[in-house]
Amino acid sequence: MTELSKAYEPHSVEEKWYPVWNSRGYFKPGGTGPKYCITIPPPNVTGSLHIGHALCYSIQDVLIRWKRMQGFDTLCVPGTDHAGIATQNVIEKQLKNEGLTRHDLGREAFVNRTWQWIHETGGVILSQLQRLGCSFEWDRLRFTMDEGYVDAVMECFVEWWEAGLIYRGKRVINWCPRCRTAISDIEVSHEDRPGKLYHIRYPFEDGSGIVVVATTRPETMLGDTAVAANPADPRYQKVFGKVISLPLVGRRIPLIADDYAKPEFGSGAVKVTPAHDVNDFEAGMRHNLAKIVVIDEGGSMTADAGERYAGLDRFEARERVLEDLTAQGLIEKIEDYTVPEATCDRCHTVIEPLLSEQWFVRMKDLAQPAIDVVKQGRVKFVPERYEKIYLDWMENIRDWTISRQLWWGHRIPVWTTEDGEYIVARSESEALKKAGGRSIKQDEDVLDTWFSSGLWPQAVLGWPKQTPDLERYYPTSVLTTARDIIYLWVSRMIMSGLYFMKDIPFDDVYIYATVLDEQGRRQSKSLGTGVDPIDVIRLYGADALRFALLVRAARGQDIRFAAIEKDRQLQVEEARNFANKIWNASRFVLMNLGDASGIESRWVPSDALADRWILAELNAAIEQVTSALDEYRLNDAAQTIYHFFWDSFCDWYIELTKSVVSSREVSDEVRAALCRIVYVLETSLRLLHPLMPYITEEIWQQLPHKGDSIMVAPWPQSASAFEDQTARARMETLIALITKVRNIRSEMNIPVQSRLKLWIGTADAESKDLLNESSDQIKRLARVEEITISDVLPETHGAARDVVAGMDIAVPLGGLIDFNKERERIVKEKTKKENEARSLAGRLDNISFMERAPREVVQETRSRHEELIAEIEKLQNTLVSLGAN
RNA sequence: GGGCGGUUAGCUCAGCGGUAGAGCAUCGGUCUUACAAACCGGGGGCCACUGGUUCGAACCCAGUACCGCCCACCA
Repeated sequence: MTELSKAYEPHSVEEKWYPVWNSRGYFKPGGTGPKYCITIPPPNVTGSLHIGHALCYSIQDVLIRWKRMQGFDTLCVPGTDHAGIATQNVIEKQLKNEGLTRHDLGREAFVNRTWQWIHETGGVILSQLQRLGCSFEWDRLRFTMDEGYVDAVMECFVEWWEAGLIYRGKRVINWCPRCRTAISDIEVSHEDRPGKLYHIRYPFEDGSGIVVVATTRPETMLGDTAVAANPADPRYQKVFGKVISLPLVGRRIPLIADDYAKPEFGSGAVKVTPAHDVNDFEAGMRHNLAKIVVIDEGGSMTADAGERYAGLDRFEARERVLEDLTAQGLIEKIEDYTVPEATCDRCHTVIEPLLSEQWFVRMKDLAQPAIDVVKQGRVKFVPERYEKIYLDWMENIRDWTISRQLWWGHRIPVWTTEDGEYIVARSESEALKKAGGRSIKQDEDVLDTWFSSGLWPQAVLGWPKQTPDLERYYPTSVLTTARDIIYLWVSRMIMSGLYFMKDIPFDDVYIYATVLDEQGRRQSKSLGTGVDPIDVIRLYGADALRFALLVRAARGQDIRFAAIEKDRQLQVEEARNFANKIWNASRFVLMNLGDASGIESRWVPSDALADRWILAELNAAIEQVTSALDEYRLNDAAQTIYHFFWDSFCDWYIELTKSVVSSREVSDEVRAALCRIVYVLETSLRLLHPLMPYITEEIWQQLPHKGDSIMVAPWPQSASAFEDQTARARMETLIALITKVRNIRSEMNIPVQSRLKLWIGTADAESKDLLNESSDQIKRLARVEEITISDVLPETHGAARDVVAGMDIAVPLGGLIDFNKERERIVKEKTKKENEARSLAGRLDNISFMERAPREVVQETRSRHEELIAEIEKLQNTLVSLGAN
């Protein structure tokens, strides 16, 4: 007798198996089949696992485990991202607590300290992934700033520079005054906030009148170098070219004509601040206007803003400007207005558009091939709708600001010579060589994090070196990622992959579900709405967490995963209960195996209905789970196996075979039954393993089988030979019959302990055959002591009667019968059938239906209707005889 | 301003042209020797709204409302 605890205890199991799997090298490539490779989206090295990660990496582990079992040569490369701004923020925060800034340390010490911190605590998220059960190849672990990765980044920069794809430019970019760095367009969030629209009077220098301009940002007027109106605007025809005296500043600025001013907005005149607005910058270029920077990199007013404002924070300056304008009577009016506001994705500080010199990547030529491969279907998005989102963005792509004014990251490999020439090189020594004796100085800035992560698939496989891994595993098979980084990351990998590898980086892009909180908002740590997956694992186990998430992971449909204690438990409890069910069903099988020899996991042929049926059900489950995984319908896979295991296997098959399987004496028949039940259980475990790796391994190890680990056991195969429509139909009848008897017992308040007699009337040979074959099972599952079968049900007195699957049934109750209750039950039953019959009759009376509906549908409707009519008649007769009593 | 999702039982969600489904919750009954984290049975839904297509619509089409995302330089 194998001793197993009554309930599944996940923790000891999880702790036991993960190290075993790892040390036996199961995570390494090795299958003899075709390759299947995933390079996981690298989480931030500073990060810890949140619920979205848990889903993302569970999905990838399911795929890799499944393909591994299918015999593919699988490789899943893990890694982390240096996450420039995020990591620098973490270290700066630490410094702040010590009363220091990074400038107190200096660049080198700051970078060293960051490295040290990463070495000490950077692996947190990796160990959390291991706890989740992820079967990743840890010996190939990569970091976006490790030695080889630096080579990849440098190679990319140099090659793109040499191809003319990288350039230096001065233009208005998005500047975050808190992070004190430039950021790219897609790192900016747009949000509409309630604000004001200020209408300001700008007087002409000659005193001949005023022009009213409207702005949401009055402080920028200090940097105005023109006012523009539409050339077609009749109101301004006579005043174009006149000079305005800029209030508060006194600068003489022209009134220019430019299409950019829309006549229908406000007065039709717009102030032009070329250094602090993208559109104004372009207008400034067209009209050759001065660009006066009045807000600095920290968000404070510069000296050029004038003595009265210099040094003020931009929002304080706004107040003072308004006060001063009001004092001078220059405010025409102030309206409530919805202001579109841009904020930094990282810290939510309001972005300052700022004239600044930065490095850019020219995107058009890189984008075209990346558009083509998606249009041609070589890279497929799942769900498909994301293809359009990707293409729309790619077709309107703008140049990419890649320089960041940070210290943590890949330093830009550009050196400037004393005479001002740019030298771009893969290393300092190469740069010195190229400089030919001139002194050189490296650019202070670092590259956007996404510049390096955009090289991920090829770089982790060894590029720029031509390694065997790169040769073997590029392109990878699938990228599983969140939809909010399609632009930031996915697009860049496709572009760089095509550029450097001349091939796509992955076949499929699976955009997985966003995990929302109970109010439908995205779960995020900063909002405090996150569920900590490690807490969930502690409470319920890794398998339960995985299953709870995966069973909800319809293709890209958002998942509402409540964060509040009570509801959260409900959602994971469902999965935990399932794990427990698996545990106990296995316990039942193992207890009955005992010491019996000659038992193996093997299908011993059998004619018995239950056996034929479960084999057919199992076969269907294999087919459905496999095709669901193939199409990234992980929820369908989870659901299918859940129902097969719980409903078909536990509730019916185990119950139907229990008497044989748990028989004391081990005959050949019992041995064969044990082999079959072990086979079904063991095959189910293999189907379940990718979803719930730990519990399936623990049980698998205790079953008779061949092999070392379920991880490397073969994936179950379906076979048409196991399909059995007859068995499925017969079983359906049997289930309906047993359920009906149980229903009568329950509705008539008959105690479970009391054994019933059951009379069945049917003239149908097929039904009789089924009843004879299954009588023992009916007796046990319906708790009946005696079954009497006849062609016609005799006149019964004091019996509960019903009809099911064409059979009349009666449960004699003797003096126990409550006639009112029985009448009630029959009427309820009859009404249900009458309603259905009425709707079918309506259809059959409809000439159009009869003429136009397909023949099979008409036939089906007719026979179902006839069946119902017969049943209703029988119920009616029962009622009449009841009435007589 | 464009675009994309969603709206089905109290809750979380499947179903996407031929009799409304699951899990949880709820109600009734069970400590029936694998499992009370379980077993057995029941109740509960004008499938957001309005039109249209169809013999037939939760499902297809058009529009409306609400919720949520994404994109966009209108001061």
